Amino acid sequence: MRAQMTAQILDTAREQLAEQGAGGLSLRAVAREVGMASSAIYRYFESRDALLTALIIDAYNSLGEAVESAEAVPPRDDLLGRWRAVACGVRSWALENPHLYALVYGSPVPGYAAPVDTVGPASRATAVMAVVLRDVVARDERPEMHTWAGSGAPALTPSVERGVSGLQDFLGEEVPSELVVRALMVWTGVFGAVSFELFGQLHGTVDGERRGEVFAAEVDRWAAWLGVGSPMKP
Amino acid sequence: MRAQMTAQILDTAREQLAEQGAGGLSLRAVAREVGMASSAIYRYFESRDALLTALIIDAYNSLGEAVESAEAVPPRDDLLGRWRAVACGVRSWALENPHLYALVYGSPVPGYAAPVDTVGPASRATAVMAVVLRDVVARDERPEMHTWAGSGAPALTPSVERGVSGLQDFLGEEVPSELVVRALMVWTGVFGAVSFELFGQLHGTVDGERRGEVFAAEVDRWAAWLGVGSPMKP
DNA sequence: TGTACATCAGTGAACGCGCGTTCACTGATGTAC
DNA sequence: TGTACATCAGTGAACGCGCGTTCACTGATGTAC
Repeated sequence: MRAQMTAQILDTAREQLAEQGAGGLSLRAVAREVGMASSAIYRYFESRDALLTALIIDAYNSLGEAVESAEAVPPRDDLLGRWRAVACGVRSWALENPHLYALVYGSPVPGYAAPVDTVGPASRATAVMAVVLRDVVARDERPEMHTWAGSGAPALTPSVERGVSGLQDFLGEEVPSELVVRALMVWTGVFGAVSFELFGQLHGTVDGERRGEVFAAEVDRWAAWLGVGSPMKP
Repeated sequence: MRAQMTAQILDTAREQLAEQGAGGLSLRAVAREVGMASSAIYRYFESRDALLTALIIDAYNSLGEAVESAEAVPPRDDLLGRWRAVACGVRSWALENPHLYALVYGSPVPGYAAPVDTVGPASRATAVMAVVLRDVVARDERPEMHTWAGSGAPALTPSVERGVSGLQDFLGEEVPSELVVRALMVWTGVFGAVSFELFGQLHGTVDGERRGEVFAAEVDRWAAWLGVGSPMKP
């Protein structure tokens, strides 16, 4: 079966990735591991870059799936629970698949430009976050409490609002722009925290044994700041 | 002069890095560019890894210097200005030196373990942030307003407090632990935002032309959340 | 049922390439007497 | 002032290696008649 062979090649390539990083991914090594001639790989993938693209799409889908299924567990009206599931889902997946995480969220592979096929899968995890956020806005019983203007920071200028219009469209127009910016900050914060942990930047700063707990405390603070589970503090 | 030759090798290696990424850094290519035999590099660096280490230390120092001098510009009592200088200093340096940024904050180079010499320079930028934060705490005229307990999130458990004790020591014991955690979140948030921008994760989300403004809006929100420039909102 | 042909997964040799590192060496410079 | 020697930056050939990709090929399988 053709699909099965393709899957085996991808699996082997993933193992390779774990050992060598994205730059060190080698068709010949994969072929060796699979037990074929190196030229046979070309029956399944047009080139090394095509294999890399398949791995990237795979990684995004794997993360997306993990986050989707984690978010599906808590009851629909437990918004805080759902948010925690999303954020911790990202981190757990990253810890389980550090090489895949590095592949898609680490430094870009030099000389490789991601083709268009990757953008769909790339936004899968973000889409889950978006759904939770829309529910936060929709189920907010006291919207009059939320002017979303008083962050203690100057209000957003029209230019900044236009700057995040891509994300605004993605989240839905019912989400106030102040919340759009906060969502952006929180989302980049989650990945920043995971990257720091995975890429060794927390050494000497956060105890290795307690990183899960510290991350959970961060997640709760992001939640409060977004008004997830309780009205947002202006 | 020996030092001058060493500097020229490092400069060339930096250019190489920009074109090929950390994995593609090649002693032979550097030697070719410098106009020497490849073996001559070994008069200056013990091995490829030693050259990489020198580049990493260099990168950290360059970032540290940039942030230090940016932070030195505003008057000492303009805490908001100083914080903005720090955060925007990180971003500006990263945009000017994307390859160096990727080298130190991107995916770890496979098979390379950073030696101890890198940890000092690595914390230079963080130290500037720490000084600003200490001043925020020290110059707070109404400390009674800041219980730092009410984040809208559950209070920190002793275990989490112990988890961040490394950072607590770095910041100073006068900084309340709630603020320590927030500082961690903001600091990882800054690097998360810069990484997303530099590594192409903002595509379709934040308009390329307005990323500076959007980042500045984020910086002001982090400031408010840390209580920089105005008392923290509980 | 049997024959002719097309398909296509997989082979293995070859191409031309670049890599890190070692080693015996050259030749200029500076120092000691 | 002149000679002998040590130092050391830099050379160039060589080692053994792995890489992506191409190409003519083999041989099994399935299909058409």
